[in-house]
Amino acid sequence: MPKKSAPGTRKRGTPRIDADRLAAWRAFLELHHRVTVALSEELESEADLPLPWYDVLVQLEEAPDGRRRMQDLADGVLFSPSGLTRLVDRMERAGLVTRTPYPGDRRGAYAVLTDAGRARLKATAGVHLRGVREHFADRLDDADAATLGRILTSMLEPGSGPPS
Amino acid sequence: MPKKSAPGTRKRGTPRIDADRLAAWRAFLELHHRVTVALSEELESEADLPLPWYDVLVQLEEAPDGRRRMQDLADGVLFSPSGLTRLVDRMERAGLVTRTPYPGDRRGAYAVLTDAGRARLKATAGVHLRGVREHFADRLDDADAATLGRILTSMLEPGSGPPS
DNA sequence: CTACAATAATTGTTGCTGCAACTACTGGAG
DNA sequence: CTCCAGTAGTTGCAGCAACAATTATTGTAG
Repeated sequence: MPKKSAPGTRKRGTPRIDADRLAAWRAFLELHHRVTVALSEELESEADLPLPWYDVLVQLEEAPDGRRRMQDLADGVLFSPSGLTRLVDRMERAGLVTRTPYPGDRRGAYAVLTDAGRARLKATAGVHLRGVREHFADRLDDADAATLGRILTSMLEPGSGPPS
Repeated sequence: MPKKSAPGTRKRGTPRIDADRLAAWRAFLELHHRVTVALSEELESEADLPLPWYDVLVQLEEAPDGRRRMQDLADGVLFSPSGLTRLVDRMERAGLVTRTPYPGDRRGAYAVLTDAGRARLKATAGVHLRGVREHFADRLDDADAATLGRILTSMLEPGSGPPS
Protein backbone atom coordinates (compact mmCIF):
# COMPACT_ATOMS: atom_id res chain seq x y z
CA MET A 1 0.00 0.00 0.00
CA PRO A 2 1.80 3.12 -1.19
CA LYS A 3 1.31 6.01 1.11
CA LYS A 4 -0.37 8.78 -0.82
CA SER A 5 0.25 11.54 1.65
CA ALA A 6 1.58 11.06 5.10
CA PRO A 7 -0.95 12.26 7.64
CA GLY A 8 -0.39 15.84 8.60
CA THR A 9 2.14 16.52 5.89
CA ARG A 10 -0.22 17.28 3.05
CA LYS A 11 1.04 20.30 1.23
CA ARG A 12 -0.76 23.49 2.12
CA GLY A 13 -3.23 24.63 -0.50
CA THR A 14 -3.48 21.30 -2.22
CA PRO A 15 -7.18 20.86 -2.84
CA ARG A 16 -7.11 17.15 -2.16
CA ILE A 17 -9.22 15.26 0.28
CA ASP A 18 -8.11 11.83 1.37
CA ALA A 19 -10.26 8.76 0.92
CA ASP A 20 -11.47 8.53 4.50
CA ARG A 21 -12.65 12.08 4.59
CA LEU A 22 -14.24 11.90 1.18
CA ALA A 23 -16.07 8.74 2.14
CA ALA A 24 -17.26 10.37 5.33
CA TRP A 25 -18.41 13.42 3.41
CA ARG A 26 -20.37 11.45 0.86
CA ALA A 27 -21.93 9.20 3.45
CA PHE A 28 -22.86 12.29 5.42
CA LEU A 29 -24.71 13.80 2.47
CA GLU A 30 -26.39 10.55 1.52
CA LEU A 31 -27.52 9.79 5.04
CA HIS A 32 -28.90 13.27 5.57
CA HIS A 33 -30.87 13.10 2.39
CA ARG A 34 -32.31 9.69 3.09
CA VAL A 35 -33.27 10.45 6.66
CA THR A 36 -34.83 13.84 6.04
CA VAL A 37 -36.79 12.60 3.05
CA ALA A 38 -38.07 9.63 5.04
CA LEU A 39 -38.98 11.74 8.06
CA SER A 40 -40.72 14.29 5.94
CA GLU A 41 -42.75 11.71 4.06
CA GLU A 42 -43.75 9.81 7.17
CA LEU A 43 -44.77 12.88 9.09
CA GLU A 44 -46.77 14.21 6.19
CA SER A 45 -48.51 10.97 5.34
CA GLU A 46 -49.16 9.71 8.86
CA ALA A 47 -49.68 12.95 10.75
CA ASP A 48 -50.52 15.36 7.91
CA LEU A 49 -47.95 17.84 9.17
CA PRO A 50 -45.10 19.34 7.15
CA LEU A 51 -41.73 18.82 8.76
CA PRO A 52 -40.96 22.55 9.12
CA TRP A 53 -44.22 22.97 11.03
CA TYR A 54 -43.17 20.25 13.39
CA ASP A 55 -39.83 21.95 13.95
CA VAL A 56 -41.56 25.19 14.86
CA LEU A 57 -43.85 23.41 17.29
CA VAL A 58 -40.88 21.77 18.98
CA GLN A 59 -38.95 25.01 19.24
CA LEU A 60 -41.90 26.75 20.84
CA GLU A 61 -42.70 23.85 23.14
CA GLU A 62 -39.16 23.93 24.47
CA ALA A 63 -39.13 27.68 24.99
CA PRO A 64 -40.33 29.30 28.18
CA ASP A 65 -44.03 30.19 28.00
CA GLY A 66 -44.18 28.48 24.63
CA ARG A 67 -43.09 31.68 22.93
CA ARG A 68 -40.11 32.89 20.99
CA ARG A 69 -39.05 35.95 19.05
CA MET A 70 -39.46 35.56 15.32
CA GLN A 71 -35.78 36.04 14.79
CA ASP A 72 -34.70 33.46 17.36
CA LEU A 73 -37.21 31.06 15.96
CA ALA A 74 -35.82 31.53 12.47
CA ASP A 75 -32.39 30.57 13.76
CA GLY A 76 -33.80 27.60 15.60
CA VAL A 77 -35.53 26.11 12.62
CA LEU A 78 -32.80 27.09 10.15
CA PHE A 79 -35.04 29.36 8.12
CA SER A 80 -34.56 32.78 6.60
CA PRO A 81 -36.52 35.59 8.27
CA SER A 82 -38.86 35.94 5.33
CA GLY A 83 -39.34 32.22 5.17
CA LEU A 84 -40.29 32.17 8.82
CA THR A 85 -42.79 35.00 8.40
CA ARG A 86 -44.63 32.96 5.79
CA LEU A 87 -44.34 29.75 7.73
CA VAL A 88 -45.83 31.37 10.82
CA ASP A 89 -48.52 32.92 8.62
CA ARG A 90 -49.63 29.48 7.52
CA MET A 91 -49.45 28.01 10.98
CA GLU A 92 -51.38 30.93 12.39
CA ARG A 93 -54.09 30.39 9.81
CA ALA A 94 -54.18 26.76 10.95
CA GLY A 95 -54.54 27.91 14.54
CA LEU A 96 -51.34 26.32 15.82
CA VAL A 97 -49.54 29.52 16.79
CA THR A 98 -50.38 33.18 17.39
CA ARG A 99 -48.39 36.35 17.16
CA THR A 100 -48.24 38.59 20.18
CA PRO A 101 -46.36 41.85 20.56
CA TYR A 102 -43.00 41.88 22.24
CA PRO A 103 -43.16 44.17 25.24
CA GLY A 104 -40.63 46.94 25.18
CA ASP A 105 -39.93 46.90 21.45
CA ARG A 106 -42.81 47.44 19.16
CA ARG A 107 -40.87 46.16 16.18
CA GLY A 108 -40.57 42.73 17.68
CA ALA A 109 -43.11 39.95 17.80
CA TYR A 110 -43.45 36.69 19.61
CA ALA A 111 -44.70 33.55 18.00
CA VAL A 112 -46.69 31.76 20.68
CA LEU A 113 -47.82 28.18 20.79
CA THR A 114 -51.59 27.83 21.10
CA ASP A 115 -53.34 25.02 22.94
CA ALA A 116 -54.19 23.55 19.58
CA GLY A 117 -50.53 23.74 18.62
CA ARG A 118 -49.47 22.01 21.79
CA ALA A 119 -52.06 19.31 21.22
CA ARG A 120 -50.96 18.87 17.65
CA LEU A 121 -47.38 18.44 18.71
CA LYS A 122 -48.36 15.87 21.31
CA ALA A 123 -50.35 13.99 18.71
CA THR A 124 -47.58 13.92 16.13
CA ALA A 125 -44.41 13.66 18.18
CA GLY A 126 -44.66 9.90 18.27
CA VAL A 127 -44.54 9.59 14.52
CA HIS A 128 -41.53 11.83 14.23
CA LEU A 129 -39.60 10.32 17.11
CA ARG A 130 -40.21 6.85 15.81
CA GLY A 131 -38.79 7.99 12.49
CA VAL A 132 -35.72 9.56 14.05
CA ARG A 133 -35.07 6.37 15.95
CA GLU A 134 -35.72 4.11 13.03
CA HIS A 135 -33.70 6.01 10.46
CA PHE A 136 -30.98 7.43 12.67
CA ALA A 137 -30.74 6.75 16.38
CA ASP A 138 -31.34 3.02 16.39
CA ARG A 139 -28.70 2.52 13.75
CA LEU A 140 -26.10 3.44 16.34
CA ASP A 141 -24.93 1.24 19.15
CA ASP A 142 -24.28 3.05 22.40
CA ALA A 143 -20.57 3.49 21.84
CA ASP A 144 -21.01 4.83 18.32
CA ALA A 145 -23.77 7.17 19.44
CA ALA A 146 -21.47 8.76 21.97
CA THR A 147 -18.59 8.90 19.52
CA LEU A 148 -20.67 10.34 16.72
CA GLY A 149 -22.10 12.97 19.02
CA ARG A 150 -18.66 13.93 20.19
CA ILE A 151 -17.23 14.21 16.69
CA LEU A 152 -20.13 16.13 15.18
CA THR A 153 -20.36 18.48 18.12
CA SER A 154 -16.65 19.21 17.96
CA MET A 155 -16.99 19.99 14.26
CA LEU A 156 -19.50 22.69 15.10
CA GLU A 157 -17.13 24.54 17.36
CA PRO A 158 -15.77 27.77 15.91
CA GLY A 159 -12.14 26.95 16.56
CA SER A 160 -12.50 23.54 14.98
CA GLY A 161 -9.97 22.61 12.38
CA PRO A 162 -6.26 23.06 11.77
CA PRO A 163 -4.45 26.13 13.13
CA SER A 164 -4.11 27.13 9.48
CA MET B 1 -26.83 10.08 38.51
CA PRO B 2 -30.01 8.03 38.26
CA LYS B 3 -29.94 5.67 35.35
CA LYS B 4 -32.76 6.65 33.02
CA SER B 5 -32.74 3.52 30.97
CA ALA B 6 -30.11 0.90 31.07
CA PRO B 7 -28.48 0.60 27.64
CA GLY B 8 -30.11 -2.02 25.55
CA THR B 9 -33.04 -2.49 27.88
CA ARG B 10 -35.18 0.42 26.74
CA LYS B 11 -38.71 -0.78 26.49
CA ARG B 12 -39.88 -1.55 23.01
CA GLY B 13 -42.08 1.10 21.46
CA THR B 14 -41.10 3.84 23.87
CA PRO B 15 -40.60 6.91 21.72
CA ARG B 16 -37.68 8.15 23.73
CA ILE B 17 -34.24 8.93 22.46
CA ASP B 18 -31.39 9.12 24.89
CA ALA B 19 -29.28 12.22 25.31
CA ASP B 20 -26.29 11.00 23.32
CA ARG B 21 -28.35 10.09 20.32
CA LEU B 22 -30.39 13.25 20.46
CA ALA B 23 -27.26 15.36 20.68
CA ALA B 24 -25.79 13.49 17.73
CA TRP B 25 -28.99 14.00 15.76
CA ARG B 26 -29.16 17.71 16.40
CA ALA B 27 -25.48 18.23 15.70
CA PHE B 28 -25.93 16.26 12.50
CA LEU B 29 -28.70 18.56 11.30
CA GLU B 30 -26.93 21.71 12.35
CA LEU B 31 -23.66 20.72 10.74
CA HIS B 32 -25.32 19.72 7.49
CA HIS B 33 -27.14 23.01 7.29
CA ARG B 34 -24.09 25.09 8.01
CA VAL B 35 -21.83 23.26 5.61
CA THR B 36 -24.24 23.12 2.70
CA VAL B 37 -25.20 26.77 3.08
CA ALA B 38 -21.56 27.80 3.21
CA LEU B 39 -20.60 25.64 0.23
CA SER B 40 -23.50 26.88 -1.79
CA GLU B 41 -22.78 30.52 -1.06
CA GLU B 42 -19.08 30.21 -1.76
CA LEU B 43 -19.55 28.34 -5.00
CA GLU B 44 -22.14 30.79 -6.19
CA SER B 45 -20.27 33.93 -5.23
CA GLU B 46 -16.78 32.84 -6.21
CA ALA B 47 -17.46 30.60 -9.18
CA ASP B 48 -20.95 31.72 -10.18
CA LEU B 49 -22.16 28.14 -10.23
CA PRO B 50 -25.17 26.77 -8.35
CA LEU B 51 -24.28 23.80 -6.18
CA PRO B 52 -26.62 21.37 -7.97
CA TRP B 53 -24.93 22.23 -11.24
CA TYR B 54 -21.61 21.37 -9.73
CA ASP B 55 -22.96 18.06 -8.52
CA VAL B 56 -24.12 17.19 -12.01
CA LEU B 57 -20.75 18.09 -13.48
CA VAL B 58 -19.00 15.85 -10.95
CA GLN B 59 -21.33 12.94 -11.57
CA LEU B 60 -20.79 13.17 -15.30
CA GLU B 61 -17.05 13.67 -15.00
CA GLU B 62 -16.80 10.49 -12.95
CA ALA B 63 -18.94 8.47 -15.33
CA PRO B 64 -17.46 6.61 -18.32
CA ASP B 65 -17.51 8.78 -21.45
CA GLY B 66 -18.77 11.65 -19.34
CA ARG B 67 -22.32 10.47 -19.83
CA ARG B 68 -25.08 9.08 -17.71
CA ARG B 69 -28.72 8.15 -18.02
CA MET B 70 -31.08 10.78 -16.77
CA GLN B 71 -32.46 8.43 -14.18
CA ASP B 72 -29.09 7.37 -12.82
CA LEU B 73 -28.03 10.96 -12.71
CA ALA B 74 -31.12 11.88 -10.73
CA ASP B 75 -30.21 9.26 -8.16
CA GLY B 76 -26.63 10.46 -8.08
CA VAL B 77 -27.47 14.07 -7.38
CA LEU B 78 -30.41 13.26 -5.10
CA PHE B 79 -32.98 14.91 -7.33
CA SER B 80 -36.42 13.92 -8.48
CA PRO B 81 -36.74 12.98 -12.15
CA SER B 82 -38.65 16.12 -12.99
CA GLY B 83 -36.21 18.24 -11.08
CA LEU B 84 -33.37 16.73 -13.04
CA THR B 85 -35.10 17.37 -16.35
CA ARG B 86 -35.29 21.06 -15.50
CA LEU B 87 -31.78 21.16 -14.15
CA VAL B 88 -30.36 19.58 -17.29
CA ASP B 89 -32.48 21.97 -19.35
CA ARG B 90 -30.78 24.94 -17.73
CA MET B 91 -27.33 23.44 -17.99
CA GLU B 92 -27.92 22.56 -21.60
CA ARG B 93 -28.91 26.14 -22.32
CA ALA B 94 -25.67 27.16 -20.65
CA GLY B 95 -23.75 24.77 -22.88
CA LEU B 96 -22.36 22.61 -20.09
CA VAL B 97 -24.15 19.40 -21.01
CA THR B 98 -25.98 17.92 -23.99
CA ARG B 99 -28.62 15.30 -24.35
CA THR B 100 -27.93 12.39 -26.66
CA PRO B 101 -30.17 9.43 -27.39
CA TYR B 102 -29.62 6.18 -25.58
CA PRO B 103 -28.94 3.48 -28.14
CA GLY B 104 -31.32 0.57 -27.98
CA ASP B 105 -34.08 2.32 -26.10
CA ARG B 106 -35.58 5.37 -27.68
CA ARG B 107 -37.23 6.44 -24.45
CA GLY B 108 -33.91 6.88 -22.75
CA ALA B 109 -31.50 9.77 -22.92
CA TYR B 110 -27.97 10.42 -21.86
CA ALA B 111 -26.82 13.62 -20.32
CA VAL B 112 -23.34 14.18 -21.69
CA LEU B 113 -20.67 16.50 -20.42
CA THR B 114 -19.52 18.99 -23.04
CA ASP B 115 -16.00 20.33 -23.30
CA ALA B 116 -17.27 23.57 -21.84
CA GLY B 117 -18.77 21.62 -18.97
CA ARG B 118 -15.52 19.83 -18.31
CA ALA B 119 -13.67 23.11 -18.39
CA ARG B 120 -16.15 24.70 -16.06
CA LEU B 121 -15.76 21.88 -13.60
CA LYS B 122 -12.00 22.16 -13.71
CA ALA B 123 -12.26 25.87 -13.10
CA THR B 124 -14.59 25.58 -10.14
CA ALA B 125 -13.54 22.38 -8.43
CA GLY B 126 -10.92 24.21 -6.41
CA VAL B 127 -13.46 26.49 -4.81
CA HIS B 128 -15.71 23.63 -3.86
CA LEU B 129 -13.00 21.35 -2.59
CA ARG B 130 -11.51 24.10 -0.52
CA GLY B 131 -14.94 24.60 1.01
CA VAL B 132 -15.44 20.93 1.76
CA ARG B 133 -12.08 20.85 3.45
CA GLU B 134 -12.57 24.05 5.36
CA HIS B 135 -16.07 23.34 6.60
CA PHE B 136 -15.92 19.59 6.95
CA ALA B 137 -12.83 17.55 6.23
CA ASP B 138 -10.23 19.65 7.99
CA ARG B 139 -12.32 19.69 11.14
CA LEU B 140 -11.54 16.01 11.54
CA ASP B 141 -8.27 14.59 12.71
CA ASP B 142 -7.22 11.40 10.98
CA ALA B 143 -8.64 9.07 13.59
CA ASP B 144 -11.99 10.83 13.73
CA ALA B 145 -12.20 10.93 9.95
CA ALA B 146 -11.86 7.18 9.77
CA THR B 147 -14.28 6.65 12.64
CA LEU B 148 -16.87 9.03 11.26
CA GLY B 149 -16.67 7.42 7.86
CA ARG B 150 -17.12 3.99 9.37
CA ILE B 151 -20.11 5.01 11.47
CA LEU B 152 -21.93 6.94 8.77
CA THR B 153 -21.31 4.27 6.19
CA SER B 154 -22.61 1.57 8.49
CA MET B 155 -25.74 3.63 9.08
CA LEU B 156 -26.43 3.57 5.36
CA GLU B 157 -26.48 -0.20 5.20
CA PRO B 158 -29.94 -1.70 4.83
CA GLY B 159 -29.57 -4.14 7.70
CA SER B 160 -28.41 -1.38 10.01
CA GLY B 161 -30.22 -1.10 13.30
CA PRO B 162 -31.70 -3.40 15.90
CA PRO B 163 -32.91 -6.91 14.92
CA SER B 164 -36.35 -5.71 15.98
C1' DC C 1 -35.00 67.97 19.83
C1' DT C 2 -33.67 66.22 15.31
C1' DA C 3 -31.36 63.44 12.10
C1' DC C 4 -30.05 59.08 10.87
C1' DA C 5 -27.95 54.51 10.92
C1' DA C 6 -29.35 50.06 12.66
C1' DT C 7 -32.76 46.54 13.69
C1' DA C 8 -37.37 43.46 13.50
C1' DA C 9 -40.42 41.95 10.70
C1' DT C 10 -42.94 41.87 6.48
C1' DT C 11 -43.93 42.00 1.43
C1' DG C 12 -42.78 41.90 -3.82
C1' DT C 13 -40.62 39.15 -6.87
C1' DT C 14 -38.32 35.34 -8.86
C1' DG C 15 -36.69 30.82 -9.24
C1' DC C 16 -36.53 26.15 -7.93
C1' DT C 17 -38.73 21.71 -6.58
C1' DG C 18 -41.77 17.90 -6.35
C1' DC C 19 -46.20 15.50 -7.34
C1' DA C 20 -49.30 14.05 -10.63
C1' DA C 21 -50.58 13.73 -15.25
C1' DC C 22 -49.02 12.96 -19.79
C1' DT C 23 -46.35 11.18 -24.02
C1' DA C 24 -43.52 7.91 -26.16
C1' DC C 25 -41.70 3.68 -26.25
C1' DT C 26 -40.77 -1.23 -24.74
C1' DG C 27 -41.44 -6.06 -24.10
C1' DG C 28 -44.07 -9.91 -22.75
C1' DA C 29 -48.85 -12.53 -22.71
C1' DG C 30 -52.27 -14.37 -25.33
C1' DC D 1 -49.68 -9.64 -34.53
C1' DT D 2 -52.07 -7.13 -30.95
C1' DC D 3 -52.83 -5.65 -26.55
C1' DC D 4 -51.42 -3.63 -22.50
C1' DA D 5 -48.95 -3.07 -18.19
C1' DG D 6 -44.62 -1.05 -17.18
C1' DT D 7 -40.81 2.26 -17.85
C1' DA D 8 -38.05 6.82 -19.31
C1' DG D 9 -38.55 11.18 -19.57
C1' DT D 10 -41.07 15.55 -19.78
C1' DT D 11 -44.62 19.05 -18.64
C1' DG D 12 -48.68 21.41 -15.95
C1' DC D 13 -49.31 22.94 -11.74
C1' DA D 14 -48.87 24.61 -7.10
C1' DG D 15 -46.20 25.38 -3.09
C1' DC D 16 -42.20 26.86 -0.87
C1' DA D 17 -37.75 29.35 -0.28
C1' DA D 18 -34.51 33.13 -0.46
C1' DC D 19 -33.03 37.88 -1.85
C1' DA D 20 -33.90 42.58 -2.04
C1' DA D 21 -36.72 46.35 -1.02
C1' DT D 22 -40.06 48.35 2.31
C1' DT D 23 -42.23 49.72 6.73
C1' DA D 24 -42.06 50.70 11.42
C1' DT D 25 -39.41 51.42 15.32
C1' DT D 26 -35.31 52.18 18.15
C1' DG D 27 -31.46 54.51 20.10
C1' DT D 28 -27.53 57.32 19.46
C1' DA D 29 -24.87 61.45 17.82
C1' DG D 30 -24.88 66.15 17.26
